Amino acid sequence: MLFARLAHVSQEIAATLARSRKTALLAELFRGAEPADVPIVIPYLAGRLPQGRLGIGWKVLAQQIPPAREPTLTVQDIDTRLTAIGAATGPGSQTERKRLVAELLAAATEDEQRYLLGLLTGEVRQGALDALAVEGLAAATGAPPADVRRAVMLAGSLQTVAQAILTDGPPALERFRLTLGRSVLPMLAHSASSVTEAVAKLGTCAVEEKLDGIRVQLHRDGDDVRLYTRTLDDITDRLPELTAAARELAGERFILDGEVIAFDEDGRPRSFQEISGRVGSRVDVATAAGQVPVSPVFFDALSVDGQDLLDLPFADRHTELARLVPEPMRVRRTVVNGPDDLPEAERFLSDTLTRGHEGVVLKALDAPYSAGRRGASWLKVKPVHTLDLVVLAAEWGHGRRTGKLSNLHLGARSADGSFAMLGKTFKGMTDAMLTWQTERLGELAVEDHGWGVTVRPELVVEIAYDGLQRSTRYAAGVTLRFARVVRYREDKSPAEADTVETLLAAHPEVTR
DNA sequence: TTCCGACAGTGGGGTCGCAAT
DNA sequence: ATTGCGACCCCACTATCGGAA
Repeated sequence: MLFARLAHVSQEIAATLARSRKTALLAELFRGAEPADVPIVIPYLAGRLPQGRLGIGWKVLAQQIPPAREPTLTVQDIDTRLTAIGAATGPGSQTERKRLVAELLAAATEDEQRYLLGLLTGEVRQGALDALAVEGLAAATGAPPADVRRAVMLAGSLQTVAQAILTDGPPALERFRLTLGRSVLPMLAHSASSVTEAVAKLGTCAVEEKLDGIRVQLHRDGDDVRLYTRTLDDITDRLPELTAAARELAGERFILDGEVIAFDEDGRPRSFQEISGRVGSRVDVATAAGQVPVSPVFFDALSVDGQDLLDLPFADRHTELARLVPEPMRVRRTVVNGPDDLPEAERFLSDTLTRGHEGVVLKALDAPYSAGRRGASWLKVKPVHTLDLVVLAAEWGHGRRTGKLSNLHLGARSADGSFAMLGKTFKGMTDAMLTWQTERLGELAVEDHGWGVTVRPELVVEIAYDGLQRSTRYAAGVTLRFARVVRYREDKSPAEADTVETLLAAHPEVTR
């Protein structure tokens, strides 16, 4: 198949609003794909590369290459070349990758170049990714979408399922079962603004600690232990403590879901930054493990002794978990019986925060494990802090925000009357706010930099954030975690904005 | 008819490892 | 030895479509 055909369909999908029509376009293409093209075409149309990331970013792609006149590249050509690019490592590899990318772009037409750049940066912006590719696959083969979706979650891979179903038809879906050693997409949680709101939605539910670490899925099959992250990267070798812990447990064959965290000498949980650094260390694991030993804390069991627990109610899965995993290695929890039990839920949240953790997750006791989905049956609640900060600059947006000032640079007052930048945010704005702030900041602009404008520090904005973290990027030495706009405060002057001093005082643990 | 679940898009900061300087 | 880039951790929020209620 010619790559140009994919580029064309992708453009058509991008130009279509109705999801049903996008699905139909995908299905039509899938039906016509040669078997050999399938493992390439499916990920491309889901906006990804079959090779995963190739070590190519904006820097390599910044080069302007004159496009080819006529489309000649097949999807196989593209795949072969990209594989070669990904294989380049060692000294000189960056130059080599850049050369190979230039060569590839030169062979592509303008439309093909645009699509290729989208694939390489992971920003195809066609309004259809994995979920619609699944719908399209179902439509192309006549299989029920829910069955295809489930197979993808269990396989942890869209193209594996696509290949099977396009070759052998819908019965092939039965081959995808929960298997020890094969990672499953983890279940995710929605946010709720309070414990009250969450309990009102869930009724009787478990309230569990939310730990600020790295999500892990642990598989043990006899002596073989495997460990996966949220995106199913295999990190077994980086955390030997987890393999040891898995072998201590009473069972031989199981899949557990949990979080990896670390504690300091006083038994307080270490910061996310420290845990992240530990889990990211893969060269000298022994030294890293000596400095920041980690502990697993499990909260769910997906499989025990060869029995698939995914469809069991959470209450039953937890019973299995408790049989297998001793209490210190399980997440702390309490169970509340609906709104009458709110005080217990609030007490548990308050206790959890006192012990230095992030918040709580409330889980419906009757819900199955919805692999890969952000189910409504898990609701996380974290305390939110707010500040009044001053806009120092704003960057031009991309995609649907093109032409709008989008990403705000945020400053707090310093003792000397100047403003110290604490970070940026593009979150929380409605379209109306984007329009308004583009105009207002335009009036306040003192200099246009191309990337955006710096402004007179006069506009006050209320910012919500989850906490402070250490920073080497910003002069104050700290930055806001997950900053987002709540509302503009035109009633406030910059002199009334919060100060760096009060901010640091509010989070003493960060600079201690 | 209205409501709400699921998706895609729009980017944030930190950390590590590696290649280039 | 230092710097810059890319991958991958953590993530919040809004707009939109289309099925559920």
